[in-house]
Amino acid sequence: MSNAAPAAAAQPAPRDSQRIYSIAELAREFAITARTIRFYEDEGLIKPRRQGLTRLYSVGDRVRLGWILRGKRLGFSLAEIKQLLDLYQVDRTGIQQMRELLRRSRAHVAELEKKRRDLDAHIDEFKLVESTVAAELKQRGIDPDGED
Amino acid sequence: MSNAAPAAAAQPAPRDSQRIYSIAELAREFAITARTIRFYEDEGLIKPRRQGLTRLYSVGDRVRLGWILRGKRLGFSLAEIKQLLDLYQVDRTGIQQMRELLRRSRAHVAELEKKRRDLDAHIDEFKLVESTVAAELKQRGIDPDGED
DNA sequence: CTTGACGTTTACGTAAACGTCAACTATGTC
DNA sequence: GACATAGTTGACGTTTACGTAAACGTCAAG
Repeated sequence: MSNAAPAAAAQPAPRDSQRIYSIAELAREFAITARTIRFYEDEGLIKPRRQGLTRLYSVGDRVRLGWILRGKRLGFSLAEIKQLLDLYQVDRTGIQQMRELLRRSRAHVAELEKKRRDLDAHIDEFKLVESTVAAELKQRGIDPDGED
Repeated sequence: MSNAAPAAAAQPAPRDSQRIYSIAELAREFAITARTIRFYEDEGLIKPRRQGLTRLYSVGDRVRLGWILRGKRLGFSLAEIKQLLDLYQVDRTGIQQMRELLRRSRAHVAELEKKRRDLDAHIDEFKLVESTVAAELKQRGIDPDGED
């Protein structure tokens, strides 16, 4: 690792909000492939600027991508994630639109909180396994973390 | 439904732990199709008893199925769920086995807790949207939950 | 000026998780 | 005995979320 800091690491953050990312940069950062990012674009999840054909990603695009991936980790489909992203961009001037936004947001929070109950139950179960096994090992006078 | 209670329903829950479920019963209860349940069996996730060809599900099978579906809701693949289920059934007599179980269990809990942080962040964001929109509507003197 | 790294589009391939028949069996009912 | 009901096993179809390969453009370095 005796690398003379390459372009990415050389960046001492001049004006961070103006930064532009290449597709490869984002791919590396988020540990996904460029293909994946292009696919998300095909599906209408991100719309980077273009310089000719080349895609240029803004800080906002980067945040958006992170948001998408987090959604994925939580088990949402790309279609669902798209809907959620669209929620943010919906017209917030009209009263009906705002009420609708509020409704959907509440519904989504309810769904998420159900998911959290599932998750907590899951965690509790495995913690129980953990402590049970650890206790059993200790009772036998064995170091649970022994390397042997 | 004027059926003279068939075998299954004929048991008014004498000893609940002895109950047996048909595939259609479980499908209805969990709002999935029988095909899905059979598919899980093909994948080695459940192994119901058989009476001839017909599958008979025990209470344990039912619990197991619920566990599988919860895993799915949390975004795990069937392959991952299978591994987790196998964790429970692993031989817990050997010391190495117990240490391994402990390791895996801890790793999984760590993963789950990361997921929980993702989830909490997600929830917070949407709650923020919620309160922002609700406040905005109130400021305009509009009932956020108006039916109009 | 060739090489290499990076970018692009187009298009077909694939794994996961089922859905959807078709064709058959078993069992009880009219 | 005909029929309805519930189960079974293939086997092929479908959707999602990308992978992979072909074929090409662009630019800086050697």
